Amino acid sequence: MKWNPYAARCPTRQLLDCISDKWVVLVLGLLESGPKRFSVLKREIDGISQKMLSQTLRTLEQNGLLTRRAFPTVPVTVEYELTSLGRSLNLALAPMIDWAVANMNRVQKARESYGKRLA
Amino acid sequence: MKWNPYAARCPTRQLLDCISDKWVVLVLGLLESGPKRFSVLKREIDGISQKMLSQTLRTLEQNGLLTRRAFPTVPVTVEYELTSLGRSLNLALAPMIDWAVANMNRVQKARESYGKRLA
DNA sequence: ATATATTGGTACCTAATAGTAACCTATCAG
DNA sequence: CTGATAGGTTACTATTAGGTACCAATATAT
Repeated sequence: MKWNPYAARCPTRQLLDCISDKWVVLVLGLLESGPKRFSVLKREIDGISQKMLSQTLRTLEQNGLLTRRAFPTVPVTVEYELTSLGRSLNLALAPMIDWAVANMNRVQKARESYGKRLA
Repeated sequence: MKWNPYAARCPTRQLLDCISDKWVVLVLGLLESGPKRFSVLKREIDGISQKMLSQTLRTLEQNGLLTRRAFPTVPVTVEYELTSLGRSLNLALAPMIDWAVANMNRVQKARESYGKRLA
C-alpha cells in the first residue's frame, strides 16, 4: 500500500492530524530528555489543563509513541516514557519548536506590515 | 527577548499552535514546488472545504509565510506562493509528512496491540 | 476522630472551532 | 436570459477544546 496524506481517507491523513497538535509537540519535546511524571509534565507545560494532558498522553500511548507505567505508591505515581517510535517522531517535530523560536521576530514584522496594508 | 513556547503567554506558543495544523502542513507542502492557484490547492488537498482553505491561506499570508496575487482575469485568478520565510517553515514541517508515511504501519500495529490489551 | 494534602484522573458543561451547504460577484459563452 | 466559472463569504450545525468540580486512597497534622 502506498500512503498519501493528500487523500482524505488515507490513514496517514488522520495520523497527520493527530501529530500536528501543539500539545503533542510540547509533550514529546519534554519527554525527549527521559521519562517524566504526569504532574511534572503538567507543571512544565504552562497552561495545559489536566484533561488535555491526560487526553494527549492516552492518544500518544494508543499510537505507540510512549509507554505509561503506574507505580503503586501512595498516591499513585505515573511515569511516561517515549518509545523508539516516539523518539523518531520527535526528531521530526522538534524542528517546529526551533523554527517558531528562531522566526518569531520575522513573523511579528510580517503581521505588522499586513496590518498597515489594510489601513 | 528569549522566546519559550512552554510558557502559555509567549507569542511562540500561539505561533506553534498556528503552524501545528494539518491543513497548514499540507498547503505548504504543495506550495513547495512553486506558486499554485486556489482551485488547484482545493483539488489537490482532498477533503478540504473552501472555507478552511481560504482561512488557512489568509492566516499564512498574515504571518508572512506566503503571498497572494490576484489577477484581473475573468473570473478572477488568485495565485499563492511561498515566501522565503514560508520555505524555511516548510523545511521544518515536511519531515512530519514523511514520518507519517514512513511509520503508518508501525502505528497501526501499536493500535492493534493496545486494543488487545484492553480485552 | 477529623481535616487536609497529594497524584492522576474522570464527568460535566460551556465556549470555540471545524465542517457543510448555500449564496455572492463579475463576466463571458451559448 | 441561462449557465458556467474562480474565489470567496455567510449562516448554520456538529464536533472538539477547555475550565471547573469532583473522585479514590492514604499520609500527615490537629
